[in-house]
Amino acid sequence: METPRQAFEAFLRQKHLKLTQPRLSVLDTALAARRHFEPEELVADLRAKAVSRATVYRTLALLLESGLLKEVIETNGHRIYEPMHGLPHHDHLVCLECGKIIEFVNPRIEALQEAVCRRFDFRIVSHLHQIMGYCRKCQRKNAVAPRRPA
Amino acid sequence: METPRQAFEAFLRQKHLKLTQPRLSVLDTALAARRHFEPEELVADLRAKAVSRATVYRTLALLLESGLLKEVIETNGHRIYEPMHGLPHHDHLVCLECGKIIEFVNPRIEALQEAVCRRFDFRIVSHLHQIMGYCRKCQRKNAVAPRRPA
DNA sequence: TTGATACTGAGACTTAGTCTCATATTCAAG
DNA sequence: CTTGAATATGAGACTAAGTCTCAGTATCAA
Ligand SMILES: [Mn+2]
Ligand SMILES: [Mn+2]
Ligand SMILES: [Zn+2]
Ligand SMILES: [Zn+2]
Repeated sequence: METPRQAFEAFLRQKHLKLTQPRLSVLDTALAARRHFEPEELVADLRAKAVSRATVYRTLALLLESGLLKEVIETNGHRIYEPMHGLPHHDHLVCLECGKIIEFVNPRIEALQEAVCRRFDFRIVSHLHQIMGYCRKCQRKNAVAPRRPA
Repeated sequence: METPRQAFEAFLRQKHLKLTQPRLSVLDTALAARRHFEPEELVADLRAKAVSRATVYRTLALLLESGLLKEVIETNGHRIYEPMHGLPHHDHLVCLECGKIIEFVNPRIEALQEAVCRRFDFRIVSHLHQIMGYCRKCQRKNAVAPRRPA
């Protein structure tokens, strides 16, 4: 099976792009990153390796295009990405209090979604399905009923 | 039945906030706006009425909190809102070419979603379900098969 | 080895949104 | 009505995320 590195090399070659040291640093850091991350975290991590913000974003775009990375959540103007080491597609529950992200897979939802698109003659490319609310732990912490102003 | 204006007045009063002229302008413009709009469009429309950007955003927050408006889409760092004149909940198909937005209602998806949350003991507050792709018209225009680089 | 091509970092720029603060409005009490 | 405490306002400074430009640098196919 193809490693991410090999996949990236193939992608670059096929587009006549060059395999540079900064690009490799971005690849490594992005794949090593914790499962869900924001671009600016990458920028921060890569400053240590002297990779500029511009190059981080430029490479991020390539990693998206090549499918090695996916944009999976948008909250409050923040985009969150995750590596796609051949992971199966999934969607997300996002805790509004602690930011915890729970992944779920639901083929029946996916199927219904496709049916909707068929009905509208819409050619689906991707989707974003995120559910916002409170995780178990955060429900506990705020256990009292929703308070109203005094 | 309560008009949006009445609902807003009640909301403000109940929070000891004042019913000001700028706030009314924002309310009117937001509700008159075309169905899906971005905050900056509102800002532009309201400059004519001498309402400042700051006030537009501040009022937008109030309209969200009071439920008169809802944030319904996030694409590419742009937030899109729509008025909720007691409209039923729905989700969106977004055309990547022309920006067209198609609304759909699917109770079975909603039900499955709730089941997922129950399984994870997650208290759902809201969700974002948007499907990106190409609308019928835009599929026609680019009728040739997905091209690969020469 | 080499030169055309592509890539780089620095930092200027953009865009969306937030914040501060001195002044202006609102509205409940009198 | 008047009045003044509470709240709201606009101007414009500020921030954060991201994009763009450009002069110098690295890559790689020949
Ligand atoms: Mn995930
Ligand atoms: Mn809608
Ligand atoms: Zn939580
Ligand atoms: Zn379209």
